[in-house]
Amino acid sequence: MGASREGEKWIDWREVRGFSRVTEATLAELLDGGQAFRWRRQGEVWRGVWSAYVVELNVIDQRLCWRAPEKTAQRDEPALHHYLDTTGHQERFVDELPWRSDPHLDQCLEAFPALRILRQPFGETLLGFLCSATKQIVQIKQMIALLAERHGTPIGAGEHRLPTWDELSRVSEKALRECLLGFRARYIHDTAQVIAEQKGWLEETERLPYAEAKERLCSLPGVGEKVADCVLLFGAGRLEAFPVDTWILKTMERRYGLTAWKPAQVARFGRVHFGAAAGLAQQYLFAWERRNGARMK
DNA sequence: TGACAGGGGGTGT
DNA sequence: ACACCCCCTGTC
Repeated sequence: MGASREGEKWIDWREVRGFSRVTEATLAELLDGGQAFRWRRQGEVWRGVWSAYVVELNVIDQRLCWRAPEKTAQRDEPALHHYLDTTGHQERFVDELPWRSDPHLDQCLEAFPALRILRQPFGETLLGFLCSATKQIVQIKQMIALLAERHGTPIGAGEHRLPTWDELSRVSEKALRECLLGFRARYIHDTAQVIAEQKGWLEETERLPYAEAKERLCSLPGVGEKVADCVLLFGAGRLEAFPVDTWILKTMERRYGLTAWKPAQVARFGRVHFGAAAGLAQQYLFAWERRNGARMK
């Protein structure tokens, strides 16, 4: 029986069903590859927080295993399966990707078996990607950690949940700035006012068809097309969303010869070439570049 | 070991 | 095209 640093009892490791062929490299990409910002390594083990859940993951004998505090484990298990989207439908989407005619995509799929898109809470995903402008993953994680510690409520195991948008609406822009947000503090502050003023805004937006949801997200201060697509992809399971940032521009130039294409053109290419799960394809492309691209210039 | 410059997964004007 | 902020990283 594992005891955490905080002295709480944790359950023994259990296998996560529906996640076969997981490697350490895939797990690192899944949890720390730019989808989520609240997973950190503690030795061999990954610890993550979303909503009020605290869970640890590890690859043991080539199987993905999880554990949680004894007190909450029963509640945490279905939440974890939802978060990891273990229903198997993403496997079918992967198979429908054009890997048969696209050798580069084929080698990406081979290199990171079982890489998937997470199903994160919508509001938390919005917060994460409002922090992401011109920031790299380590820095975003730092901002998010400070927001949680200073403005979120404790949830046990020494962790805090992220502040809700309602809670954020009552945090001053100055206090946000002190969480290393820089110019993003104003975006988050103003977005929080908009969301707090309109009850149910987030929930309704999440349920809308892709194009309408994206349009509504883009009406928020600090949210453009890229951030909106990230929120819909990583926070609402819209696998067709294809966020175009400087990395994907470089990748598409390097691997697909799209020299000097503009973001809107690359977005259209992505939708046409990769199809209904373009966002899933993109995650594989990124994983590949991180391992093999080093300096992409 | 410490200082310093350069640049960063975007948005709004 | 450029400002917005300021931390991280690499380098000397």
